[in-house]
Amino acid sequence: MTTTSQVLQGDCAEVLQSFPDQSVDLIVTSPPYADRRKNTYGGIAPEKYVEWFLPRSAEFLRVLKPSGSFILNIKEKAENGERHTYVLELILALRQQGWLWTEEYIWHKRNCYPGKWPNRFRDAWERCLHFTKERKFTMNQEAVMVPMGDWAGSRLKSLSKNDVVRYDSQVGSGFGKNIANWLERPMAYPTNVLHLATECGNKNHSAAFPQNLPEWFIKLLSNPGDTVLDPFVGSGTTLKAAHELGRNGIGIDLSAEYCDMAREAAGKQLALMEEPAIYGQKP
Amino acid sequence: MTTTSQVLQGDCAEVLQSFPDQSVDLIVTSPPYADRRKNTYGGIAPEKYVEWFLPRSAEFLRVLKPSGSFILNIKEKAENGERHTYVLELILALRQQGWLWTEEYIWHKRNCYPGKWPNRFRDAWERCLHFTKERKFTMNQEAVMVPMGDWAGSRLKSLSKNDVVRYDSQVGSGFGKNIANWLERPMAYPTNVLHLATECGNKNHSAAFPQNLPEWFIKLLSNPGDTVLDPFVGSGTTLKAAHELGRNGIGIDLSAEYCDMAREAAGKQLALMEEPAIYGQKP
DNA sequence: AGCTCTTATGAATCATTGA
DNA sequence: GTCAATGATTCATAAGAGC
Repeated sequence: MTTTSQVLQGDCAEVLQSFPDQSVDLIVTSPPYADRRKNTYGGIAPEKYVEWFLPRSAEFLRVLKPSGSFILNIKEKAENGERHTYVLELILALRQQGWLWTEEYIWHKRNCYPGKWPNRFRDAWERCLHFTKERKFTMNQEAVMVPMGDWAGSRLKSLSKNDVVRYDSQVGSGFGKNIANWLERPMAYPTNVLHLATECGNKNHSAAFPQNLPEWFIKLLSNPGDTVLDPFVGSGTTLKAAHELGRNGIGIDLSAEYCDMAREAAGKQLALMEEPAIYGQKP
Repeated sequence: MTTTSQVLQGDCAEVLQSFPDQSVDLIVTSPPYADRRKNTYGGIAPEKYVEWFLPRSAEFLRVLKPSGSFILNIKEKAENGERHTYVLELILALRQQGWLWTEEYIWHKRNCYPGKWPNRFRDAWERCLHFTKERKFTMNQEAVMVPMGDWAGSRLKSLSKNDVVRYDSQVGSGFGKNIANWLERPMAYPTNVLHLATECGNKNHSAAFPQNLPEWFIKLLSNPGDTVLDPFVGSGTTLKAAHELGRNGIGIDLSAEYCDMAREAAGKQLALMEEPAIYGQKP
């Protein structure tokens, strides 16, 4: 099976208008978060975030197939000592728009950004909001079952400090046999809490969820050969994940720089397909 | 220092009216969750949940000291394939009422209830919403620093299967030294994600967050000798935690049975103090 | 004692059945 | 139809039995 990846430059509110209805199987994106300071695409004021988002999500709703899903990775900022409410308001507004708020997954960031404040601890989680058009939708639960390594890891986690010390002194005394037993247990279904480390490589961009995150949702909520859209593609993590999993990818970004990075991330074959080949130009 | 615990039977909306303003340092509670079916106290319809809650939280706001905090443990249900929005609406309504939505902590339930459905994984987290009256409030971050044993455990959890296998084969090759290094690291501040197992003992009640949960917030958000209120005290976990940490406890519950359980949980001295001693009766 | 295995069960959710 | 009750699903713990 051959798959394609495309990166289109522009505002997704406009670019998507050239897409036919029900042409995308899955949308996974991490939109620019609200920010009071900047006046650019990535700096929408919190009070205007819902208003800014809705015309775009209307296009998402139109181009998504009935069996499709929309995964929105987002987290409200704290400002002036308080959490903003624009994400809550966005969820309510999206339901008004016709989306079903199917689930809220928690991405637990194991190695979150360090910091210390008098009234707040480090923020170690983000929302992954799952919206659908219908109550029945594509979901391949077996594709994301937790492999045995993770399970053994969680068993190791439950060891007390004494166990660790004993392990250290009585090397190979039979403890290893136990581990072997654990490794033979069957796979288990995950929960709605995802434990993923943030990427710590020397990337050029600041945002960027770890590739594990879009991978997990792509495996779960689409089939090989399907089309995955990221309307705020940024550095292209979603496209890279889609490509590696045998899905067609479409990325959109306002920034030409990000579009270049996304093309790079998704593979060299993109150089030949910068213009929309499947969906045609705007009329 | 001597501390007292009281359990008062009745609806907290009425019972709290006899409390003076600004007489409580911390409120930690897990209210009855919305339920469409039952018509009892524990079965408020989701559509009426906010309306039901607001008069009660108005009393919470009145009796709480300016430096105090209100911790609300809650999670919306899924019904008909979709998450309810009443918790989101409640957050917005509480802000309208004058509360500051300071933070949202995630309680990650490591051993959540089993189950399998075509469109949903097991629900492994609940919200712990943190509301305050002022931007500056009592917060003892040092009181909840993560001890070394836990930290080492979480490092072990991150080991990959290969690491375990390597450990198993190359016994004592230097891997143990790494563990020793981990064990000598200083204490670390936690994040806003709490990893606690649900209690699994043979308890008589269904509700009940684990005692670790109120303990953590009581240590963080109050001082010894302070007064902690749980207006939906249930089986008394909050009172037990408060008592063991040297805080005065006040519990309220509509159910006489739960009041008895709460008195039992907080200690035998309660038998002498079932009636309000400090705050007096309603006029 | 200590390790291993078994068993019970917990703020769940959905589809189906029946009133 | 609408609403209430029941069965099926299935994992992390603790408690207890057995060796």
